[in-house]
Amino acid sequence: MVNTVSCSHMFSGISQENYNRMMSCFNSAPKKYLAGETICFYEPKKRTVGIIEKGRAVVVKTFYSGSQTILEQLSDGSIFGEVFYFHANTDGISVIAASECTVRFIDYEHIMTSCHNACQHHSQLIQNLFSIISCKAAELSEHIDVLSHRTIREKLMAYFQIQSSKNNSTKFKLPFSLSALADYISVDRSAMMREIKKIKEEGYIDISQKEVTLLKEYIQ
Amino acid sequence: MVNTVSCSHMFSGISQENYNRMMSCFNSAPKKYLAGETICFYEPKKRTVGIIEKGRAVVVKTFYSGSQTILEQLSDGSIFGEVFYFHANTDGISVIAASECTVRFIDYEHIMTSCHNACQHHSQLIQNLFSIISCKAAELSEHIDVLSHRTIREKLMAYFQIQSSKNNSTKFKLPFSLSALADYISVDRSAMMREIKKIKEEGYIDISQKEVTLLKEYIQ
DNA sequence: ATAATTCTGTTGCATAAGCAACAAATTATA
DNA sequence: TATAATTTGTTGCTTATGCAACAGAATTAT
Repeated sequence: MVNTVSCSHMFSGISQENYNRMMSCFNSAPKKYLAGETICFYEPKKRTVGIIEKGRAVVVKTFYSGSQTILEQLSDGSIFGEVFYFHANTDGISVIAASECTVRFIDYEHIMTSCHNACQHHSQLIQNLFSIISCKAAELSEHIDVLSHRTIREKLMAYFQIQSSKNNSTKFKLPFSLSALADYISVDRSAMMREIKKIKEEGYIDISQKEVTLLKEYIQ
Repeated sequence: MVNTVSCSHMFSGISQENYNRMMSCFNSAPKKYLAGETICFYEPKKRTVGIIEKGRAVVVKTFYSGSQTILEQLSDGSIFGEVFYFHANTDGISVIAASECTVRFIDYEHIMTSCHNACQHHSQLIQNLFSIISCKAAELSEHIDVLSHRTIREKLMAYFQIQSSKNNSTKFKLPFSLSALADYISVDRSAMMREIKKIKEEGYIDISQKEVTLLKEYIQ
């Protein structure tokens, strides 16, 4: 399951000048990684916040079997770290560069504890962090809303309705493939396809490729 | 579904003396409510943090049909508010006193924006708030872990395993009724009962009333 | 351009799980 | 203590859904 984190930016409301000033205050130098390189492994008690200044990376879970799942996709301005991963178990979680990357690491405690050098925008940073975490929590909550429906049809319609209201339109584009959607709503893909076909035939939705249109009200 | 929030306390690490000082800084006077009284309604843009200083209360969702669900149970030291409820839709959400209650309200922005009166423990408060939100997010994440299994059996075993590891024991007590459990894992209660019976017969668990014991390893 | 991989669409089959309906046990309330 | 309300435990019936297995379309990699 891929979480596309659109949430607010860690440094929104903070100028480039102040950003640089903060980074020196946080004592954080940029590090470079080549595509494919491991940026870090998640560890139980570590509380380092990472920032992708430039490039793309992925947070992946590697299972004992060797198979991998992408937990999150990161790009310019994305943040990552144990603090944003709400599981006790960090086994097999790592961050891998998908392209050449410039990354900063900041000590979480340093962000939280108010700064002796009195960075003026510290409070702004904390507020941003808060809204990022709240946004992640909202995504989890949304996911639960979908998963807590009993049938495939109800899960699908719940998901579609959320997407629709997010786009302020009955027409929207799925943010990922149908296979990934089946994964997200935790059902068998073939069974989901069968159900989509039915919902389509019954005139509730129209769907071709990734373009979905809600046609009539669905009351669960 | 009831979320029992055990998370850390809003004012842990802050003395009674400093607590009082902060409250006067926050300009927050205690308010009293009788059992059954409505403490507040959740509103979309409101960002007020409530603290139950004494007593018990519940966060409830009232549906158009008139039926209600308890979203959260609050007791001494619990906090509540729109900030901790990660849905866009706040319709029909209210906080009701379950017993006589003393409640404080604090402006969220005042907590987040660093204090001009320079309360020394402001940073501690922010850290506590962070850990509360993270804890809530972890609970959501845990819920998803359970819900994303396909079968009732898998959901049950996932749930039991989480409880077991939380208690550091193969023996633990369910925090709510079996009906509520069916609700939590989002399956039909009778079907869940049938499955519990089977799992029991096959020797995976032992369960009587709310006491559960994991007997042998279950590999999904 | 070609090969390889992933995604989409479909079907038969077996069964897990939803629904309804009931009685007994337990817990809450008057 | 009596009564109400909720929870637990059970069953028959039906069907939705998981699983396996396949072929063609669409991407992505070489």
